[in-house]
Parts: sequence; C-alpha cells; structure tokens
Amino acid sequence: MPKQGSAMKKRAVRGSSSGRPVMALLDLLGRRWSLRIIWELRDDRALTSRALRTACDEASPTVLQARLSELREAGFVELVAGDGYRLTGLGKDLAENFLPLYRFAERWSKRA
Amino acid sequence: MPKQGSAMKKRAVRGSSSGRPVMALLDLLGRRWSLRIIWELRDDRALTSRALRTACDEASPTVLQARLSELREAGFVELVAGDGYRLTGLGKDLAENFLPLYRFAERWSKRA
DNA sequence: TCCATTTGCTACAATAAACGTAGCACTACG
DNA sequence: CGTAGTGCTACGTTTATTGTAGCAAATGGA
Repeated sequence: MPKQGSAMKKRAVRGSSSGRPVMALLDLLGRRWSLRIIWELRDDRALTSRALRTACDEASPTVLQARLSELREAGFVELVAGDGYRLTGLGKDLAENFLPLYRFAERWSKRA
Repeated sequence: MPKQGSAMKKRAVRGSSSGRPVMALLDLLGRRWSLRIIWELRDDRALTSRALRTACDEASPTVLQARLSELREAGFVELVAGDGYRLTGLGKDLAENFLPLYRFAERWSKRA
C-alpha cells in the first residue's frame, strides 16, 4: 500500500473543502472503527496492533491499519516502540469529548 | 408511511451483543453520515429530506434515508409533518456531546 | 546458533456498503 | 389541469470493508 505523503493526500477528508475543520473531523470520525479505536485507547491505554484488533471484535487488520494510519496522520494516535498504539495529547483531548458518551449510552439503553 | 417494523431486521447494531450500550452507540454513530446528520440538525434545526441532503454535500438519498431510519429508530431523530427532520429530546442530549467538537476541530486545524 | 513468538503491516479475493441517477406516490398550491 | 414540493425507493456502478493468509523484522529462549 502506498504511503500517504503529507497531510491527507490520498483522499481529501469529506467536507474539508468547505473550509470548516469540523467537517473534516466528522468525516474522519465517521469512518468505520475510528470512534471505536479512540474509545479502546481511552484513559492512556496502550495496545499493540493485535490487542487492538482483539478489542475491536476481531475487525480485519486491513481496515484497522487504514484507520490507524489516518488517525496517526491526523495526530490523534501514535505508535510507541515496544509499547503499541496510544493516544497523543491531542488524541486524549479528543477522547475527552467522548467520555460523556458512555453515560449517555447507558441512559439511551434504558429509554422507552 | 415508514414501515419500521421490517426495516430493522437487517442487522443488530455492532457491539450490542456485548451488552455494552456504548458499543452499540459507537457502531451507530460510526456509520457514514450519522455524525454529520446529527451535526446538521443541531440547535433545534429542522430540515426537510432534501435540505438535509444539500447540507450533507449532496450525499445520495439512499444512504441518507437509511441513516435517518436508523436514527429515528434509535430515537435520536423524528420526522415532523410539514416541518422536516429534527432531533428529539434524546437526540439533542446526544448532540450536546458533540458541540465541544467544533471548538476542538478549530484547535486541531491549527496544529503543528 | 536455531527455533518459536510476536510485532507492525500487507495481498488478495469476496462481500457489504455507499454512490449517483432516476423516478415513484403523495400533497399543496396556482 | 400543471407545476413543484415532500418523503422515499430501485437499481446499476463504484468504493469500502471483510476474512484469510502471509510477509519481514525484532525478541527471547534453548
């Protein structure tokens, strides 16, 4: 698979052309397993690629690697040698926005 | 009239089998255009199906209708006659979790 | 040293999802 | 009547994801 050069070259993130960063973010996070990966790495967890795969219901390594590449390029995830994947400072910042989701999901599951 | 009865036999939300509601929520929100739809309906906006389509970069009506059906079934979105689609109370509650994303995205776009 | 694991990562064919265009039935105007 | 709006769907094409298999490099014994 070809390496993507600098920032988001192989495919412009949807909505990025509008000049609204939130659109590019929503596009990136709206791809499969993106939210899940960030979720599994929350709270400063570090997971190897295979541990991450196990955590993500044995999702195919193809798409996981694709998402990890995108998330690394976006600056949300980094690969630390001998330690595995983990959120960057920016990634942790992003994950903060999703912690309330857990409580919301609990409430949601008990809805009428 | 939407026949939501048979519409949902297609697939259980990923992760719902794990008994963790947040997984089902991440699955639903991780599908294409889900986050975007919620975003476009934020702040009590009501959009017709075509206005929503325009807002979502002319995404195909096929997938938009699919997402709207899922979001309606999940109780996040409702269709009000003569008014269009809008977030339910639960949907607004969910959208609250994403409002900080806008500011985060701005910060993100200015990253090194 | 040789062997066995584990790491991150990729190839490739098959499947599922999304796209794009067109069009339906219905309603509300004039 | 005709025109235009609504929500929504069919269908063929393109794209994304899946599942299985496997690679080279690094690690740690025996």
